[in-house]
Amino acid sequence: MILRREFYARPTLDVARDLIGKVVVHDGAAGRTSGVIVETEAYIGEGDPACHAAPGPTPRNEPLYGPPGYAYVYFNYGMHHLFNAVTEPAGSPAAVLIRALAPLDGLDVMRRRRVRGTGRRAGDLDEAAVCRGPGNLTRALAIGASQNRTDLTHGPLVIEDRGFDLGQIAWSPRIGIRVGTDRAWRVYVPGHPAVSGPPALRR
DNA sequence: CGTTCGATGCACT
DNA sequence: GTGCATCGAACGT
Repeated sequence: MILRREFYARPTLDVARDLIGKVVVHDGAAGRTSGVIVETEAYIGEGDPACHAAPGPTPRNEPLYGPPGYAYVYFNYGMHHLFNAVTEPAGSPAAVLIRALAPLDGLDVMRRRRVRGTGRRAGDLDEAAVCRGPGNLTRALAIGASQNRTDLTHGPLVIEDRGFDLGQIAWSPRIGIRVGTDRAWRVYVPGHPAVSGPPALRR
């Protein structure tokens, strides 16, 4: 069942928590690729120094100010696309960053995309590492700039509820930011092999 | 296990 | 020109 817009039109911390166990599905020319969400982070409002809305509205962050249930995809570090789901009613700039997935459909396709351009071989890549990390999962699912601003409530890129229950969750400070580290707005499945970050933050 | 560092493009000051 | 919501290789412990 595809998540409805009402799912996203809620407090961002609730959405970040409830997205754990949901499934990101991307149907493309190479077929279906998908994975179960095991790690997310919340970015909330102009008062959150780590949120892209912190400087106020700009051309890049405009999707954050729009209606919930849309994708916010941006390019970072000159080589990675990062995938967010916009949350809260229009006018409240906030989103949930998808940080890691447990692979479901299209594992071979995702493996090949992950090693393309590198000297590594697809067979050397552990299944749990295929969608571990926000830059890795967008490469595996072929999520890029053309998915920015797309509607997540109908294909080809959607998030579904398939009834998975991953058990206990844990909260920690967000990873990879230099400001706003005081907020424990990262959610993850403790001990899951597909969760990213240093070992201490995976338990 | 940990830290450091280069790759690489663009939004923003 | 500066600074990234990153990744993986290389190296030290």
